Amino acid sequence: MAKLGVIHPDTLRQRVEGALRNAITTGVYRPGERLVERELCEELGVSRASVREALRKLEAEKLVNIVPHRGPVVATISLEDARQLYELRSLLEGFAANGFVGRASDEQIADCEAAAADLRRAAEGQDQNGVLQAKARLYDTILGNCGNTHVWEILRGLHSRINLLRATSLMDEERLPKSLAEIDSLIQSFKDRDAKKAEEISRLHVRNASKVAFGYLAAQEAEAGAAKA
Amino acid sequence: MAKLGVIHPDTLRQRVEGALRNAITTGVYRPGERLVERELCEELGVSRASVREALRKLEAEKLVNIVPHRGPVVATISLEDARQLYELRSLLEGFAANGFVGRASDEQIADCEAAAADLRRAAEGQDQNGVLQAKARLYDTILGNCGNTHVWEILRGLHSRINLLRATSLMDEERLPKSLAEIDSLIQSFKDRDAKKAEEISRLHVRNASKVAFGYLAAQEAEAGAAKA
DNA sequence: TATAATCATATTGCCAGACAAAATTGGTAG
DNA sequence: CTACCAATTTTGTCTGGCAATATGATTATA
Repeated sequence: MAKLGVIHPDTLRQRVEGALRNAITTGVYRPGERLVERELCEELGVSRASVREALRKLEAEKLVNIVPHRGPVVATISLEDARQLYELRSLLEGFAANGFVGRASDEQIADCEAAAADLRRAAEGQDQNGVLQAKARLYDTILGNCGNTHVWEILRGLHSRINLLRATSLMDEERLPKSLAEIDSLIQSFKDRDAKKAEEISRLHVRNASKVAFGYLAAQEAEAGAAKA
Repeated sequence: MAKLGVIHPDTLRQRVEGALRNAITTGVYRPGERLVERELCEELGVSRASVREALRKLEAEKLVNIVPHRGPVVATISLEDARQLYELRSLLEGFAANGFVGRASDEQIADCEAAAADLRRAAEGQDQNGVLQAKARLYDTILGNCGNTHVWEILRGLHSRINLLRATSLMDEERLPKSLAEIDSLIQSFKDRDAKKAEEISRLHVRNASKVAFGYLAAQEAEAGAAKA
């Protein structure tokens, strides 16, 4: 099963799009920040046309808001938005897990188990990068075999928007032990071929993550409030 | 509750985007059809830049596929895609109905009831347009008050893609009686404040619609096969 | 002083035209 | 009928420009 991911985006606008998306999701451009077309052009060494086309894509993904005659701004996420996004994510990840259990091969489940093991190892070894990689592998395996391609794409969008909150990376570390336990029981439900349980655990997993995230967000806001006062 | 919908999209590209989206969803441009930039420019009387920006948006919505160096093509939907889209729609509409029951005011529920009554009246009077309008009102009321704005948007996208199948309009008429009954019981579940049941009915409703749609699609395909032979 | 009107500047929205690179088409030779 | 090649079409990208709008500063006014 050779999985050829996205190779070279061969058009310039695709690379621009990728560069901007990357800059936004990694926090180079911060939520609320204004993106001036000219500056982006210089920064990237491309024409306005290319930048503008790329921006339309990001607008559609809701990573940037474009107000007519005022230009693009990196999207901001309100607490209510965050709540809703996590809610949806929970629903869809549960759905995906359920679908996965219903049609995964034993090998695919073994794959998940291996990824989970890698994850634990990386976590114990403080290998931040390894953690991310293992997580991605697990995630890909589940979503790629849940029987519904479109869920994947929607979830990708949800993730990138949730990431705008920037509460997740900090969060991850603290939550890791609990997170690992949850993943173990998820894998167990896979092995038991218990779809309903897999769904439940997935949903719970997301909900727990969201709780921690909201904790950070609240703290963040309190801080901001204190700074102002 | 003044609901100011989208007024006049005040930028040209937004109007172009709307015009193209409209042309695609109403079947002026058919799935698989190639869209040549020049022709679109002439047709719409705008520059290539505007057309291209609009196309990026539609690409993101997956109403058109853009293959590098080959240009935009109206998206086609495979049977498998259709299955998955309906599956998702079922999940999300169920979720929305559940959310609605959980937080709707009595008035909003009464609104639904009124819309359903209008729907029945229009159906009995063969008022095709009235049917669509009442349906839209019902739909808007539920989704607009389900507690999750993002579901709305995702469903909008799913609908427009499913509409590419063009099996729905034909379908609607035949299925109307059954559909009406389903909607009645949905409303009843609202009045009973039975969220779980509302969710179930919604999901079932979509699943039933999908079955009929697939019937048409199969027939369509058989026809195409016969024509080829 | 606070507010309102006015003007200068920055930025977006949109266009025309141009050209290289890639794809499509049509024809020709094998 | 296939394979290759030339002619044409179409996309990808850039440059430069101009009008309309928003932003910010300045001045006038209450």
